[in-house]
Amino acid sequence: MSIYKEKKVLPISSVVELTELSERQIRYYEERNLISPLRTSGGTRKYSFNDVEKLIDISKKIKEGKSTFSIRQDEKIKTTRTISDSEIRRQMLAGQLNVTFRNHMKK
Amino acid sequence: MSIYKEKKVLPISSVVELTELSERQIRYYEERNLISPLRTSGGTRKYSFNDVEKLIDISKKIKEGKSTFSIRQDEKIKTTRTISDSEIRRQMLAGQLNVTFRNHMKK
DNA sequence: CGTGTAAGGAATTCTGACACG
DNA sequence: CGTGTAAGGAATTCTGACACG
Repeated sequence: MSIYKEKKVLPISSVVELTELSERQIRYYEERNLISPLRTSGGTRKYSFNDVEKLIDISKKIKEGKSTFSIRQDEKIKTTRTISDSEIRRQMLAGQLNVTFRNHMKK
Repeated sequence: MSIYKEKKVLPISSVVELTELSERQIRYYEERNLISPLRTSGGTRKYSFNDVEKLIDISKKIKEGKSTFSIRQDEKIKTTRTISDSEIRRQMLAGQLNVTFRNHMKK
């Protein structure tokens, strides 16, 4: 069933049909790192149904006035939120949270 | 979920990848009425995941030595079997089973 | 920033035919 | 019958750019 959802097999024309977005919009959202279609050896893009769902979601947010940048940020937060406490500790030790901490300390 | 399975959105290249059949084979099975992809205004074929499953099934039967004709017949029987008694009665009244009956009567 | 469009080229797909068996 | 292949053309997709705002 959902083995299909992740398969990168749809040409951009089918995605246009399914999302009601233009090719330009679809390629632009990719440029802004909101989706990542697969490329064939010839350079043709192939999308998954999951990409289609993401695009429909992106489309709604854009209509609500959100920027592609903020949409991208929201994505990152969702991903970040799922990391465990131990992972957070590891990242702190790795110095990746230092900047944030320093800014907080500076009052 | 399974709304995707019926959507005719896959280009033949993706079907080749998913079924491991050649374009020639896929088009030939269509010629033998085993599958019916959709055609875009430009003439390009678009398949569904359901078509892909059918093709994998067809492929297995061919390997078992079955002919495209017999595979087509099996399909028809499956379809016929699912009609209800009332539908059979309706078809009899409509004269669609007359030929079959006449042949039986002729002993 | 987000999207439309014209431009030219490259990749993809299509059909009809010949071949083999 | 089922499948491979070379051939030529048509449809599809791609990139980079200019435009508007």
